[in-house]
Amino acid sequence: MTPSIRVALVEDNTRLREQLAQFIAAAPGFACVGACADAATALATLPAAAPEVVLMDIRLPGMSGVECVARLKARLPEVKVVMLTAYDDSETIFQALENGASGYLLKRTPPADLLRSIQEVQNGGAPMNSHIARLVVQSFHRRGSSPRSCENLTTREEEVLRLVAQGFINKEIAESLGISLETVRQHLKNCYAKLHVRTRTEAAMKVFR
Amino acid sequence: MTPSIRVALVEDNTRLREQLAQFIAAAPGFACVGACADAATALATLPAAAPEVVLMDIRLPGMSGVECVARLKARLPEVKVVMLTAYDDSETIFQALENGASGYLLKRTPPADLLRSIQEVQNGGAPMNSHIARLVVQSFHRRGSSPRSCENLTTREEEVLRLVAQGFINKEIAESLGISLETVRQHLKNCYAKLHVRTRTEAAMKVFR
DNA sequence: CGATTTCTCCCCCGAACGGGGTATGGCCAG
DNA sequence: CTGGCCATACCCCGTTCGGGGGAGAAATCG
Repeated sequence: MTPSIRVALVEDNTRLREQLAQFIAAAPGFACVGACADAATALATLPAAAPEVVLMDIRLPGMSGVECVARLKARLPEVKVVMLTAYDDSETIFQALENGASGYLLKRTPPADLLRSIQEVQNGGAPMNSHIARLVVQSFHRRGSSPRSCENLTTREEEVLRLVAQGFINKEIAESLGISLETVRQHLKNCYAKLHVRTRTEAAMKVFR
Repeated sequence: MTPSIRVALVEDNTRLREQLAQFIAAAPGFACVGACADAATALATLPAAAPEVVLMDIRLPGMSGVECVARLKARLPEVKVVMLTAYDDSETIFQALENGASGYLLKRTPPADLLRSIQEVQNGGAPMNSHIARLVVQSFHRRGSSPRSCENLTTREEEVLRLVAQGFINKEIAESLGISLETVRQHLKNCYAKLHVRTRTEAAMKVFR
C-alpha cells in the first residue's frame, strides 16, 4: 500500500484540535505528525516533524496564520498548507494564497470532505470551497479587463501604454509599432489626459497593476 | 420546484454537442436553450436565448473561445461561462479567466459531474478541475511575495520605489521622505542595478505588479 | 577592531519626458 | 456632407531622468 499522508494541525481551540488529530490519526492512509496550538510552536516543531500537508487555522493567538504560512514555507518549501477559517474571511484569503497557502476551507467542512481535500492537495490540487473559488476567479476578471480605467483609451493608446508598462522608452515603442516618435508621444499625452495622471509610470500602474 | 437552469453550449464537434445537449435537456432541473457550433453563431443567437450558464469549448473554428467569452460577457454580463477543454491548456486558462470565464473543466469530465458543476457555477461557485485550480493558486504565490525581484532591495530602496509606483516624481518623493533629491536618485540607481532594469516604470511594474 | 552595508549628499551631462501648440488624412454617424 | 474621433506627424521649451563620477556618517557584522 502507499504510505500514509503525513498531516499536521495548527489550531488554537484545544477541543477541535484534538478532535481533528484523532480523526486524522484514525483514518486509513493518514498520519497525524503534529498538533500545535499556536504559530510559534508550529514553526519550532513542524520542521522536525516533516509533515506533507498542514491544516492551519487562520486566526491564531500571537502570530497570525497568514504570517505563519510564510515562515513555514520558508523552511519547508515542499509543504502544502490548507487554511481553515470559521467564516469566509475575504480579506485574508488573498494574503494567505500569496504567502504560499494551497487551499482554503471552512472549519465546518465535514471531516470526510476534509480527508478528501488533504488527498487532493497532496496530489497537486487546490481544494477550496466554492465561495472562495469564486472570489479567486473574480480577482482575475478585474485584472485583465482593466475596468473603468482604460475604457476610454483607444486601441492604439492601450497598445502604446502596454509597451510603456513593459519598460520600453518612447523611441523603442515607435520602432516596435513602426510609427513616429512624435506619434507615440501624442498617444501618451492622450492617455495621461484620459487617466488623469501626469507620468508614464502612474498610467502604467493604473491600467496594468 | 425551482425553475430549470438555462444552459447553452458552444462546441464545434457535432457529435459531442448533440450528445451534451440531449443529456442536459433530459436532466431534471436543467434546460438546454442553445447549442452553437461556432463563436459567431453564439454571439448572434445567445443574447436572445438568455442562458444563465454557457459551456464553451476553448478551441473553436474562427474566433477562439477566449475571444468569444469576452464578447459574450459584454452583451450578457450576468452569464456564467464554463470553459471546456480537451487538454489542460495552461496557456489559455488565464486569458479565459481574465476575459470573464467562471470555471474551467476538462471535456472528459463525467456528465454527472458536469451537471453538478453547472449548479455550482449557478450558485456562485467556480468549478474547475484540481490541476487547473492549482495553477490558479500558484499564480498568486508569485504575485504577492515578489520572489527574487525585491529581495535584494533595502528598506529605503523599496520605500522609494513604492512611491515611484504611485506616480510621484523624484522631487515629490524627496519631500515626502524628507531627504534630498539626489538621495532619491541614488536609491533609484541602486534599484535599477539590482533589478536589472533601466527605467522607473519597468522597476515599478517588476516589483509592484 | 576593520570591513561591509546602508543611507545620505553633491556634480556633470546627455537623453528622455511632458505640456503647449498645429496639421493632415481616414472613417463613421448624424 | 459636415463635424467628431482617431491615428499620424511635427515644432518649441522647460523639466525630469538615468548614468557616470565622488564622498562622508552611521550601523552592522565578522
